Order: sequence, then C-alpha cells, then structure tokens
Amino acid sequence: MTSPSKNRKRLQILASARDLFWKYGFRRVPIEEICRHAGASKMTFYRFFPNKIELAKAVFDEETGRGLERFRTILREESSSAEKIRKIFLLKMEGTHNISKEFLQDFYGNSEVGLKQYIDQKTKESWNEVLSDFRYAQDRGWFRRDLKPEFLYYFSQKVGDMLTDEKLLSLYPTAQDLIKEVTNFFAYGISPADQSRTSRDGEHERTQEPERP
Amino acid sequence: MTSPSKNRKRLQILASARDLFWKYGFRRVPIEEICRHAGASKMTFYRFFPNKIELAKAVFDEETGRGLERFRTILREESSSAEKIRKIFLLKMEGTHNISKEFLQDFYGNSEVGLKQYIDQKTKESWNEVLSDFRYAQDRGWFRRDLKPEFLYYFSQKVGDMLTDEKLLSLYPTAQDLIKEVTNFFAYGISPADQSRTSRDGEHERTQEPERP
DNA sequence: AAATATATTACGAAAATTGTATTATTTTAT
DNA sequence: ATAAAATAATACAATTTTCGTAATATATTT
Repeated sequence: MTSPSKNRKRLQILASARDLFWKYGFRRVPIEEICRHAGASKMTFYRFFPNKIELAKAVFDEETGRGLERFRTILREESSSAEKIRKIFLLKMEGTHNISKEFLQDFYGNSEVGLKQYIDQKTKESWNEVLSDFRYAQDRGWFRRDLKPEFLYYFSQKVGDMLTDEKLLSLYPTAQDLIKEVTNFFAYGISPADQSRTSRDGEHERTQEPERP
Repeated sequence: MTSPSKNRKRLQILASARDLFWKYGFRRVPIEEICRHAGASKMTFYRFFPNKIELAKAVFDEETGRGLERFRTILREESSSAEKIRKIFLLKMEGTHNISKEFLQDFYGNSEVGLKQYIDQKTKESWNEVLSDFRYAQDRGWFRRDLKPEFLYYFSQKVGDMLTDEKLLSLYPTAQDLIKEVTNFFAYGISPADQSRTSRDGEHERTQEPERP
C-alpha cells in the first residue's frame, strides 16, 4: 500500500471540494467538477468516497477540526497582538477555516437523518471554543476589551460577506455601527487601549471619523 | 395595460436573478429558483423573458448601466470625501453595481456568438469610465493622491473577494502590501494628506502599523 | 515484472431543468 | 360590481445533467 500516494489524490479532492462547496454550496457542485478541479478522475473519487454526502461530511470534519486547531494555535502562541491578527488575516485569506453559509444551507436542506443534528452540534462546539479562546486572550489584555468577540469571529471567517451578513448586522443597531466597528478595527487594530487614545467614548460608541489631532 | 404592475414582477425577477447570478454564476441557478426567490411563478418569468440567456443579458445591461450611473453620481456630487466613500460603501453593500466573476465566467463558457465580445466591450467601457471618474476626483484633491484608482474600484466592487482576488493581488508586490493598502485605507480614509500626517513614507510604502503618537 | 493507482471512455438509470399548456386565482381598471 | 388582465398552481413531455458502475488502457510504485 502506498500510503503517501494513496492520500495525495484524496486530499486534492478534499481541497477542491472545500473550495467549490464554500463558494457555491453543496448541491450546486457536481462530482465531476470537483474531479476536474482536483485533477482527478471520477473513478478515483469513487475509490475514496462512496458518494457526495460522505465527501461533504469529510470536508466538514476536516474544516471544523483543522481550522479550529489553527485558529487556537494562533491565539495561544507567544506573539504580539499585531502578529496574531496578521496571522488570522492570512488564515482567513487561505479560506482554510470555518464553514461557509452556502455549504451549510444545502446541507440543511438534505433530509438525511441525524446529519443536521450532527452539524448543529459540531458547529456549536466550535463556536463556543472560539469564543472561549477569544475571551482568554482578551482577559490577558492581548485584545481590546471593547471589541466584541463575535466581531473577530466573523471577521476571521470571511471579510467578504461581512457587510451583507444578516447575523453580523443584527449584532449592531444599524449598518452604520457595523461600519464603525470595521473602521475602528482597522484604525486601532486589536491592541488594548493605550495612552494615545484618550478621547474615546464608551464601547461601540465612538465617532465614525478617526481622530486625527 | 397596467404599466406599473407589468414591470413590478419583471423587476423582482431581474433583481433576484442578479443576486443569485452574482453569487453562484449563471449556469448554477435554475430558472425556478429565481422565480422562487422573486416570489413569481414560472409562467410569469416566461412572459417577460424567452429564456435564461436573455434574462442574463438584461441583468448585465441593467448593471453596467444603472450601477455605473450611480457610481458616477456619487463621485460627481457636491459632498465631502467621507460622505462619498460612505455612499460608495453603502452602494457596494447593496451589491448593486459591477459584475461578479462567477457571472461572467459562465457567460464566457457559453458558445453564443458575439456574446463574449459584447460583454468584453461593455466591461472595458465601464472600467475606463470609472477610472476616468476617479482620476477626476483625485485631480480635484477629493481623494488621496497615493491611493491607486484600481484599489477603490475593486474595493467598491466587492470587499468580500478583496483579499483573494488574484487581479488585485497582482497589483501589489506581495499580499502584505495589499493588506497595507487596506489598512491605510481604513486608517486614513480617502481624504487628501493633511497636517496631521507628517511621518508618512512615499506612496504605498508606509509601515503596516498605524502611527499612534 | 508485478502490483497498484489512476485515467479514459462508455453507459444506463435517476434526477434536474426546461419550456409549454391548462386551469384557477388574484389584481387592476372601468 | 364586473370584465379584463396579470399572475399562480399544477401537470406534463422533452431535454439535459448528474450519478454511479463497468470495462479497458495507461501510468506509477514496489
């Protein structure tokens, strides 16, 4: 058995599936397209996965597991706040972690028994772990205290859908406030308050314009 | 003939088609899904459009026309830079203008004669107009001079794909530089340089960390 | 050279999509 | 209120897409 070779194509298929599922969702992507994208034949696919659903499960498990792992590693490692956010930035750019809306949407539509529950549970677990990790970092003063954990979570997920995501929008009174948060995030970074920021208001109530004395 | 009523459903279908095409591309979205999304029946669809291709053409025309119009209006109107960028922000949030990659991709795959050329030309025209408008504003000192026109264009298109867009990335030596641009954008906004920023380097060569005296 | 992994091609079955027809319901104008 | 128009709902055949398997050929590994 050629262990390394055996897994090579499998991982390529897995990666391609993730990329395509992420963008277009589960049902919109035919198996053959995944194979084309992965440079594999359909037969090779069926050697590793019995059908598309099992493939999707594998993708889901990979992401929740490995992505969360990477995220936690970055949060816990010995580095500056700026370095942390830079790495999370890059992690997000790779699109390596977290589950896309489109992917879950189609998965939910599937009437497979137990699948929805399985996903719900795993999602909730991951979410709680991320929040807990974030608060861990926040407690140690690595991140601003007035930055909502939910914000960084969503930010690290997908900058793309940030401003159109209903869930994220619902965290703020108006769309304006979300824009403020984004602006503040880029203006101040994630570092805790320091002596240079004396004119700030309370949490999430700063003016939209960055102060420039 | 009830003119207003006649166009109501048609516009809803058009809007739904745009939303779905934008996200998933042309071929991945069945007509019935568009109808569902628009709250219209299939028969109503076929009353307005002979087939999906004609619908896509209509969507394309609408977007290049109306979207560009709105963009230019914002750029040209009498308002502050901050106000302009805010409106462009909101415009982008609505996802109202510019053509998505997925949409064009599928359109290109279609062997319809002349379609590709038609799209290419219209796209190029719009692109040139936007750039020209941008430089117009830049010349009048409304925007920073060291902000690449291409950047604002892409920014206004889709913040989402910003950091994964190959074209945009290729405008910068490294991904770091793009991140710098994003950071600077949010840190300084689009306003021209003022007295508060004396420690800046040359174009696109500032440090990644915002200065905080 | 043998064994294994993969690609290619073909294929039938199942499912999805398209486009049309028919009839019922709702909306609009008079 | 009534007629006309617009729309919805349903059903349908024709077409296309997708799925999953098989048989055979090619490439890779051992």
